Amino acid sequence: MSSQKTFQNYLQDKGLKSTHQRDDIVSYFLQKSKHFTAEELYREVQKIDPKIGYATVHRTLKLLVDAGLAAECRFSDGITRFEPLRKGEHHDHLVCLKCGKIIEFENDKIEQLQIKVAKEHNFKLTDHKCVLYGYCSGCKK
Amino acid sequence: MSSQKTFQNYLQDKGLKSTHQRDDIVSYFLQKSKHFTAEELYREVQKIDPKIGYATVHRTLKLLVDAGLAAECRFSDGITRFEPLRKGEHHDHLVCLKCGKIIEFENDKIEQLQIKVAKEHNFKLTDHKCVLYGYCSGCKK
DNA sequence: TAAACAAATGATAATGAATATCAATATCAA
DNA sequence: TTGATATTGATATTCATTATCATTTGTTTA
Repeated sequence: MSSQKTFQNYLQDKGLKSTHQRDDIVSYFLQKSKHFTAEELYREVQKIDPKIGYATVHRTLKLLVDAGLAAECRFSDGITRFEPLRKGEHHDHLVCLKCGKIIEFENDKIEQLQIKVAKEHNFKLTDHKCVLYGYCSGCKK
Repeated sequence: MSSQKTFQNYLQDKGLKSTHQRDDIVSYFLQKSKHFTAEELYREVQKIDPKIGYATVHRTLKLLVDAGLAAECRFSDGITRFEPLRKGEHHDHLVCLKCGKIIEFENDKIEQLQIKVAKEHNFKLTDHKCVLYGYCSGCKK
């Protein structure tokens, strides 16, 4: 099932309505490959629909998170970023403290150990985040 | 070396001054065993020194982080929390999405894998955070 | 199809944590 | 003790996010 369809189903399940604003925001959102702020997405969506409001972008991003299609990331600069969450995919982040570069990585062993830890503490795991901070190859000198 | 002493050395190295406000805040800070917000620490310190300002608590917490004595944690509620960082100790967190309970855990294997990942990406690692979200034993029913 | 109801929108106000400002005060080396 | 400079506390400011609300829009039902 496409992500568009997943979102439509989500709206219907919740008794929410389908609007062209939401469609526009979601379609821009799904094209994204990197992290972005609500502000950035707002500016992009504005290009094709200048009447769209900032609050609507925020609201729609919350819906996407709730629908399981977006992930919210907070690194140490205090700004919330979003990214599309593709099915079965999970990655974590390396963040450069100097230039702010964000690199994604996947590591199954870490994931499995996390599941094990959750079990040991009798937790039902729903999500996890792993962020490594440091200096990238260009900045570490 | 005691943490108090470490902080004094840090101040001296940076050409900063030792004040009774900083001493009070640091001594309360060091007694803490759990996570706390700047606001919480402010209220506690107020009890023994009602003239102490909110900004000073914030400023001192930043110094403690910079001195390597405190860690800043941001979970998904958007509020910054702090915790004392004892030498050689590192732990990560399990956060209950329902009751907000925060459980600490340590896992050397995860730590080692993180170091390996950083190396693979040619990063000089300075810090890392791993947060698992889910429902605790009491809330998962 | 039209009316009726509920949800969504956009503009803007409000919120709240974190930071900046600044005059007054405290620290500390000489 | 003094002079240079950092610090303080009160408060203003910032900025992302959220709430408010009158109006518009989507959906359901008759």
